[in-house]
Amino acid sequence: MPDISSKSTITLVAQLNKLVHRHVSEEQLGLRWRHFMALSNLTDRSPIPQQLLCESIFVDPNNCVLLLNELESLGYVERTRDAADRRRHLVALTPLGAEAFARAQQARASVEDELLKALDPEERRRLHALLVKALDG
Amino acid sequence: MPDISSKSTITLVAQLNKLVHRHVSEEQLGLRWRHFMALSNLTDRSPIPQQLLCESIFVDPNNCVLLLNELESLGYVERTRDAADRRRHLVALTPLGAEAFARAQQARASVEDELLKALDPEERRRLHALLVKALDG
DNA sequence: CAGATGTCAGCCGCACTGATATGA
DNA sequence: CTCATATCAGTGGGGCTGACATCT
Repeated sequence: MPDISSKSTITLVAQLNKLVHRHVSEEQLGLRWRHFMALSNLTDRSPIPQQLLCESIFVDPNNCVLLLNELESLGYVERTRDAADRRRHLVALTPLGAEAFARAQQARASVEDELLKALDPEERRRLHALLVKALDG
Repeated sequence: MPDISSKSTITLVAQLNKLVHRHVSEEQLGLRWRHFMALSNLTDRSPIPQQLLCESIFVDPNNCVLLLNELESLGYVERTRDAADRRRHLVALTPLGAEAFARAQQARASVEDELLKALDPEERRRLHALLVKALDG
């Protein structure tokens, strides 16, 4: 097996992300991974302008429309016109969406525990902190 | 902006990976990101059984065939039958492939520096070490 | 024969570009 | 009229399943 430590950091991130996608099955989560990512952001802040939500989850605005169409048809979010600027849409998490997200969190924690099983709690905390700091920049 | 620190670690990994894909353009690298990933592994160990290479870069065997077709037509790798077991293929990095990878490393380093600009050298080293440890498990 | 490896065709989820409609 | 926002159609790369050929 090739020496993994010789790889660059962004290469390692890409590989770890592939493992995430392999392990996160829709049956376990109860919803798709992209939907989970969107609901995760809405849990922090709802309602939120549609454009801002797209930026938060790093989905381009065109694709974001389709994503929200899916979430809305599932009853997980609601889009309403912004009265102050009727071009804008406000996206709000519904109780049903909050429930779905809460249930999915269990599966998410399980997958995360499996993928990071080589790290002790302190190392996991540090990894999390470093990722947060990198993404804040 | 939603509080990023409330997100799970694998969510952060997925988001950082999206930024990687956005920043790593083919013009800068001189080759595609998937090709870069493959060459990265071949730099560590060449020649290598095709199946082992696929596992190393977390690409399923079917997709790996297409990837190697592309790399072979570019002249970056060579596939030869394994004399000991004629079902197997050995994949070897060519001098041309090594050159392309070396050139791409500059662009890769530039992108990595941009994405991790919020982290100091010591933090980057720790992030790298933690990712290595997680992926080894 | 069964089992392993590699190859290819096909489907599907996903990201982007371009064009259009509506409102500020 | 301009600019911004949202929407949708079309395109292309990427990941998977299934069928097939070759070899052990």
